[in-house]
Amino acid sequence: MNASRTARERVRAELIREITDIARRQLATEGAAGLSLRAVAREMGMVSSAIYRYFPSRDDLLTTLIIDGYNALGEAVERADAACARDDFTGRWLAVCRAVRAWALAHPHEYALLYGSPVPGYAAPQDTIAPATRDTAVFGRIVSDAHRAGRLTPPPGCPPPPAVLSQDAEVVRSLMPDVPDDGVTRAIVAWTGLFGMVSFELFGQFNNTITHRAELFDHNMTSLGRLLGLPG
Amino acid sequence: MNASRTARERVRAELIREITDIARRQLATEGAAGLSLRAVAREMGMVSSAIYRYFPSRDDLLTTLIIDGYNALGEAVERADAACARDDFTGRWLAVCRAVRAWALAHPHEYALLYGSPVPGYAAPQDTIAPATRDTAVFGRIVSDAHRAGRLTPPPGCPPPPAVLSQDAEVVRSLMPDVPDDGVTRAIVAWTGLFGMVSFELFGQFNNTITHRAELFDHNMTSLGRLLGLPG
DNA sequence: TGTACATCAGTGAACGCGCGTTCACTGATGTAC
DNA sequence: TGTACATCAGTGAACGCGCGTTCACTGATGTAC
Repeated sequence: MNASRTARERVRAELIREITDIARRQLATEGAAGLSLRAVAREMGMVSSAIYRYFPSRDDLLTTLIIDGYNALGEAVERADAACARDDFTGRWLAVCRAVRAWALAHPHEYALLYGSPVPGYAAPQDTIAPATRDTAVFGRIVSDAHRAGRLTPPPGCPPPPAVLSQDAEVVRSLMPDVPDDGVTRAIVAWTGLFGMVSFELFGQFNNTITHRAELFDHNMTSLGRLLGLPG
Repeated sequence: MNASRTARERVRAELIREITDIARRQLATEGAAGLSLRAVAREMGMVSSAIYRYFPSRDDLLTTLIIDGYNALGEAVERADAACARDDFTGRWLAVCRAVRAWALAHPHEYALLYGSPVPGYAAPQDTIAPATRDTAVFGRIVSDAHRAGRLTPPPGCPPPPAVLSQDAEVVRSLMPDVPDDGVTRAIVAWTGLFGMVSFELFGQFNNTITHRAELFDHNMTSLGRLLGLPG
């Protein structure tokens, strides 16, 4: 029967979800290196070998967590962007920045998994590439929209982009169609600047130093927005 | 006798150095989580418990590596800065950027230890704070020197710094005396932007995307230098 | 200068722990006639 | 509708591994008289 077949499949899907939820929670407390199939099984009330019915190996579980993480961050960024007026490019940029920071602060270990040091001995498979660009795609759309609306004006005195860039950065370029080379490079500055700031805050570089982090963050992102060429 | 006493001490110091060297090499291949006293002892040709004559615990060894790392990076940055004409502020900034990137590429795992995700279960003790600011101190001096020479001119349209900053960021501020608030915030943008760029490159965000990394890096650091207010 | 004693480096065995993964198995759930 | 068979989930034991840390010990190196 079809209904009962999906019944079994539904239980299976639910268990997979439960496993990843527990794994995510363990990630949050122990970090990626401390994620263990045995601990997950223990918390599930299962024997450790039972997990292998659902994930062929620890690395596969980790891959799932990474993909889920990219998607969660990407979705948060998409939502933040969608809540802004389409032609408020500066507002959209700031909203995206804040969404990244908020998500990172709420899920520090997941953020570390995506943007921190690589997990030793783990090589990310191809499946992670597409979700990894989900947040960047939103950013690229903002830049592209602003440029097409004629609102992306390079600040005076900007250095010309390196000549080699024209054959480089195809992925980035494809995310922001029509944007000229100098816009692409400034976008990369802004984007890496955003993550530099978030990583500094999350990884402890601001400890004992900066306390008004939200304010400084907003200010710095605004500065980067100006450098990018968005209207003040 | 005094000479023989120092003889024993000299052997001891040499062994400590040998242990940290091996540990550093293991860090380079396994990452921080994979650093193990037993493996170090094995490579030393010692029994594992013998290490405890030199380091009271694994965390202590890790702390030593972190401090050494900060000092090595700091020294590289100091050397790069010292090789420039004192009044070539833009050149000094770029030299510092390149030194950070070069050191990070040469010592990826050590860089990850300093600026990547925190090692789970490890809390950095007070001793790491001073060496951690060594590179930043060089940068602060450049900014301060440029400002005192009247060569730190904010680009037009820069947003005013948040009011709360005046009571914040004491450590950062103390590294760049006399620099006004808006200069301090722009310095933070530039500094976090530098590490954001290096981390993206090192942690794999540029994989399958950007190939001419040195060129793009130089360009982006130049842009950040302009944003900071350094002369073009 | 020689001897008794204290200090220190390194040994080897052990404790207790956790891990990923495999494998033969028991039962339950679904499928086909 | 009922029965024979196939699929699948979960069990329990085991393999082989590595880890940090402790502890009583042997010898060698230094120190004090």
